[in-house]
Amino acid sequence: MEPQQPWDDSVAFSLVRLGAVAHRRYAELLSDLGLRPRQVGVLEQLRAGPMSQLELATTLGVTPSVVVDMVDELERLEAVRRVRDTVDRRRSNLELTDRGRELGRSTREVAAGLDEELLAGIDPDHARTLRAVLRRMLPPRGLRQEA
Amino acid sequence: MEPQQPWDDSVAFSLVRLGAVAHRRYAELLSDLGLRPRQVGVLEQLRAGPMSQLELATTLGVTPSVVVDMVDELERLEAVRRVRDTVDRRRSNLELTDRGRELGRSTREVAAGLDEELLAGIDPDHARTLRAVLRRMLPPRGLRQEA
DNA sequence: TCCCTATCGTTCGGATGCCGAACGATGCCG
DNA sequence: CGGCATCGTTCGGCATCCGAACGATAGGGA
Repeated sequence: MEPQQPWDDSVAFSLVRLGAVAHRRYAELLSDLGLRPRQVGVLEQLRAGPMSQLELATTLGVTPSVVVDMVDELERLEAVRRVRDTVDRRRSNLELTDRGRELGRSTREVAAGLDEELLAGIDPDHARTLRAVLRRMLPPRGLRQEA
Repeated sequence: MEPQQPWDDSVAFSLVRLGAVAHRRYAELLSDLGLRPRQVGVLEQLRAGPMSQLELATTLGVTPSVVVDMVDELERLEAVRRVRDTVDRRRSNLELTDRGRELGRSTREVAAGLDEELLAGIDPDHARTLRAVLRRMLPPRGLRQEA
């Protein structure tokens, strides 16, 4: 029975704490653009092309009802458009507008700036390792295996 | 104008995402003990000795009303005791019970297990670097500078 | 001694973010 | 045509946090 490390020393703790810090800070920076963190996922996903709301929901790992709210706000900002699918009129294909693409660019600048904030005073070699390791630890996007 | 990295490639994104993942998983593991993640902070802080609820609030970075709920549940689990300060009867000094110390040990085991889960397949050298870098990035506990 | 004010814990209402059930509109297939 | 599935939407609920207000208690000055 070795001496136990306090919870503070666990990687899990650091991730939970830093995740919360990064989220709060990101939300703060995004508010200048009139965006919330969760909208960024929408803008990112739509870069590859139009997508139905249900596809978006599964990709982002949220329920369809959450997508409704996210898209409502983005439509109010004229960043995305809901376009009824002509062949299956139940589907709304979401399209990025020019404004949406511009907002997307801004969010990526914000993210880059936040990375600089977070990595200030971190050895560049370590920062590279960090980036790589975090990517490896991240479960593949959009796969929500429930119990 | 260099090509912008998508949000997915930012350290901030990885931290937010992994933080959420770790939090969910930690909550899941803790539920076997009848605990929530936020209670663990209380158990950890009280290891050093008794503490008033207000001290705990500032240390954990939450409002006093949140502490009330956290302590209510921990008292129901008989993990902590509220002891009226005899010299200043407004204060409740929170004390860890034996059951509380035992629960604390269990939570540290859970955290260690979660770390193993999260670091599975990660090079041990990289894992060490990760731990060190995350600790450095973490802002000092209990310092909530508001605007 | 007696107020006046500050502090501690508590209660309550509100904001936020997410889920799940139910429902209308629409599509599909026998 | 009729029954069933699917998409988007609405609604209520749950969890977590905050901030305002309040009672109990403390402390200092007239």
